[in-house]
Amino acid sequence: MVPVSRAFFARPAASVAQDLIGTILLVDGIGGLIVETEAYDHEDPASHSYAGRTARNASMFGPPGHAYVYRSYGLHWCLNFVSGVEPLGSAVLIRALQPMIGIEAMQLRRGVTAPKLLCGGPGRLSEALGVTGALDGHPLDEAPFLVLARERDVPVVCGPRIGISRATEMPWRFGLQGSAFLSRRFPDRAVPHAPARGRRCPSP
DNA sequence: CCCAAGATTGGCT
DNA sequence: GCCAATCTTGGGA
Repeated sequence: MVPVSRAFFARPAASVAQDLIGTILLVDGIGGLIVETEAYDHEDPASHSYAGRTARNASMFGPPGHAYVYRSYGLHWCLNFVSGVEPLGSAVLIRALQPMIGIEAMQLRRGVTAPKLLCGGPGRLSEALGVTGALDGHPLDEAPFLVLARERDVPVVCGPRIGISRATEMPWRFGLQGSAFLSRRFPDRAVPHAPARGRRCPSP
């Protein structure tokens, strides 16, 4: 398997989010298959970058291919991959993994054993992989990160994003169709979606 | 300065 | 299904 290039992230966030489904994310050798992502960009009222650059979101305005890690509700860490092209301010939130490598370590960090509860949700995923604010701004092609490109296309669905109150109509949540490791099910309306060369997810 | 809201989660009714 | 935990940010007084 081949690591993804930095150029992979220098595209619109929704494209990156879609193409990340089925790739493998490891942090210090622990991780699994990315099964759920969400895209955010600078024109998006739900995005941290919408109001411009602040101390918290500075990484979103840095070069693509780096991590943006922020604290959610003062409690949980959430991992994003900085993406997009000028004028920047885009990122992809990694919402769920199918655990594959280092499951025992994840269980220890999480304090639970059920596989679906290890990495099903952005806060859980960060805890299981040991991601904290210390990794904010860190390059994704350098240790401890390893992002491995998928070798085959996978069936992807898209739908509305979760946990936001603005721009809820934008279908910028992507998931591995049929995966048992999603943080939540997609609505039945969710559009089956061909990755890579397939059609784009409908824009608002 | 004060305060409400938030890209969440886990526990309890 | 409802709510608390916990703290940064942004908007209003």
